[in-house]
Amino acid sequence: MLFAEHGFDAVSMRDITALAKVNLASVNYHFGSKRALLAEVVGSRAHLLVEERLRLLSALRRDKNGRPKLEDVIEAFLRPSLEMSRQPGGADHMRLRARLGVERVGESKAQFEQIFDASNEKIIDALAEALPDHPRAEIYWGFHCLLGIQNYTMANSGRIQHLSRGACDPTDVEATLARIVPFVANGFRALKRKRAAPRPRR
Amino acid sequence: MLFAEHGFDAVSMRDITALAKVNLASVNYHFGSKRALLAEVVGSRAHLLVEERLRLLSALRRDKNGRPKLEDVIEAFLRPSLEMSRQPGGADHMRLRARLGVERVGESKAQFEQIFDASNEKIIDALAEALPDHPRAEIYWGFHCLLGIQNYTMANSGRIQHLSRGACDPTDVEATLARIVPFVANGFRALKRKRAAPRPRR
DNA sequence: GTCTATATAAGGATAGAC
DNA sequence: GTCTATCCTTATATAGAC
Repeated sequence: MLFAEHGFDAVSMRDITALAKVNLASVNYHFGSKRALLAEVVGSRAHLLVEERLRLLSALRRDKNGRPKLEDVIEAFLRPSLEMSRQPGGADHMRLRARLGVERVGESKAQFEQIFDASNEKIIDALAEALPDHPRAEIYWGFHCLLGIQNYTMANSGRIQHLSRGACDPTDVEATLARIVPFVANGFRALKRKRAAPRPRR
Repeated sequence: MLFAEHGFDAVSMRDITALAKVNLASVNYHFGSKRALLAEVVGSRAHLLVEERLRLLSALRRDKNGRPKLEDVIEAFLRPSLEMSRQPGGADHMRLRARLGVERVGESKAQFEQIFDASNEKIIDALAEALPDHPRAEIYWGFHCLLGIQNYTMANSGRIQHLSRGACDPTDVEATLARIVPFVANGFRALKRKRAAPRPRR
């Protein structure tokens, strides 16, 4: 479909169809409802993303112990997300996904779980391989941080461009990877052993 | 106001007023519009958050060179956010803010800039003090990552609870700080010098 | 299959009684 | 100041002609 270019939620079907120059009724004819359209357009792209991640994962270089390099695993996770934002319509798709990822309502949640769970578990396994001395729980904590950074970057709120007066631009894929990958890798390494909880301050 | 307990956007004023047991018309009488209500309820709490951050910032311990410890700065930024989620209605407020932070529309953006810009710049200055050898731009990149982790934690998407089968719970404030603070601190330390951009893979 | 016209519902805001 | 009743707009979805 031509108008699969779009990815909006807070936007009406009238906006979508006007921009895509298709008739309002044809959407319901083909998809049945707005939510179904959303699921279709989000899902189709998300599947491509997952495939690319799995491809990069399976191509990971291994050291003599058969372990992947931590940085490579993180890049395999992040690069497909960030590169998708460069494709036509991709930036909107990413922003939409970042927003839907926050929703508590189960509608798109179930869809995301179905699409992403399997590959996310593979990523987590690869992270655990790269960090053989880390407790599994700490891998999850690190992955939580990685998800947060990924989502915020995809959302492109413009906040850091504003604060840095343009010195820092998260829409530049290579510049972003060059910072986030080492940041996250080093962050993971800090989780090797549980730290004592910081003392509450009064 | 009693119904300042809530923090919703995708929710109607009828829902809000029904839950708060106040009359629908009284909201417009007191606030003028739904957006004004949103701005008021979000803003009042956000100001408290900023005040608490500034309080912690000004109380930072300093080493003999007058530099704060990196971990302390990060905690001064994060702790007020996370602790607010334990107050009544605070979790909803946090989730709402996480959502609004993603919106591109300038309406709440301008408000957030007005509320948060000054204290964020102070945090960034403190980070730069704690990391005297880092280029300023790299401090911004690290702050971007910190913002992302904070937002995602506040949003409480439930994703990591699901993936970890409950082993990891970001609503536990102390457990979360015990992971995020060292993760972010070590992440910042990885940004000391610019890395070469990772080679694109095909 | 694609269009116009419309049914139906929901939400924000307000008028006006009390 | 607070309530009820209502206006007006907008949105999804569909019926039915072509």
